[in-house]
Amino acid sequence: MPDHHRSGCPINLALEILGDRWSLIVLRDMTFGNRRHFRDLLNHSLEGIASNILADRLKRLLSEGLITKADDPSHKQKAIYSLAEPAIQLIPIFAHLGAWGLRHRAATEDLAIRAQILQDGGPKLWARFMDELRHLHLGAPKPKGKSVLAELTEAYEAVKAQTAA
Amino acid sequence: MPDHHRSGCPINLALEILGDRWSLIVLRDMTFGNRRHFRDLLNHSLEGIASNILADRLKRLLSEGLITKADDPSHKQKAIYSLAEPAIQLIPIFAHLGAWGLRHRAATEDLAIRAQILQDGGPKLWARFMDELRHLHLGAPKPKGKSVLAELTEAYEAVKAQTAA
DNA sequence: TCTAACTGCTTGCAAATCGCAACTGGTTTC
DNA sequence: GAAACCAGTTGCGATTTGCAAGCAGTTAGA
Repeated sequence: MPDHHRSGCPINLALEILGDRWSLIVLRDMTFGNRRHFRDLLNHSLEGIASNILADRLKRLLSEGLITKADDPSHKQKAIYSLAEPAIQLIPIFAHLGAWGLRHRAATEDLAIRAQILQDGGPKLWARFMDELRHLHLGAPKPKGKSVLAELTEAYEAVKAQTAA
Repeated sequence: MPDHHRSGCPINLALEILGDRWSLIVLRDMTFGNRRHFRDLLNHSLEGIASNILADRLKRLLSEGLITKADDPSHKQKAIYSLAEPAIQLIPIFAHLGAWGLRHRAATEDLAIRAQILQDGGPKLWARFMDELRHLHLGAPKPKGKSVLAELTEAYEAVKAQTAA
């Protein structure tokens, strides 16, 4: 990551942080998979991220203020990674990116369901999800109503079980 | 670009095409700068793309079906690149990415105005813009009303002239 | 208490990609 | 006829990637 900017264009500035093959994947797993530990991100990575790449990306996202890192009180060696507000505000981008992938590439059925729900839910669902993430990652008060994350996860598990059968 | 997919996740599939430092920059210039020729993309590139990288990305976007290439009848050597429908459907992503960059990074004032207009206009403006792009790139009938591209370009030129003074 | 598994990384290395600069063969303009 | 312009290509050093192995310490179970 260069320390100077290629241009002051807002799209370029966003891409200078997010425009690579792994950064958004890591954030996706933290967001939708609620993975908060290094090993968790490493071992459950669908795309098989390498440990050195993961370490590098976490360091970068940390220094750019998209995530934060804290000690896990339950384990001396564990670190908890949390989404910061800028990362939470990527939800609409994830939703559109998922919808685009769904429409224009051949997604597998089980992995498609969450993108579908997110697309159907629209900005109102995204806002609810963002509030939930602020609770989970930033310590904001727990929002009322059914958990969006649980809804997404349950739908995914259901389709996975169904397609496996 | 690997010929196999890392996973069937729609977000990952989108990132396998768009997740690098240049692809979206090239598409942005074609979309918002209406640049359709190689030299045009090369010489007016704000970020200074290299010719070999540009050639590679155009080839890739072509093979992935995001853009098309045609001879320019006015000049034997000129090729006209056009956005295909999948690329036109990236408009909401550009809008959100710009809005995110605007909010979380330090964009320069002149380059910020288009992202601002796109954000304020919301999905209805995006849809109008997409219809306009279908006219400009796919030969669809010209939509009625004021051109969104002209609106964006004029606003940009105005702010640029103003900040230069 | 011993041991195996787990913790967040780091290191070494080969391969791929990037970025820069120069260059190519052809076309068009003046 | 010369200069500018056209879409790229080529060569090369520097950076980044991906893979495998390893590390110092911590924890859980027998």
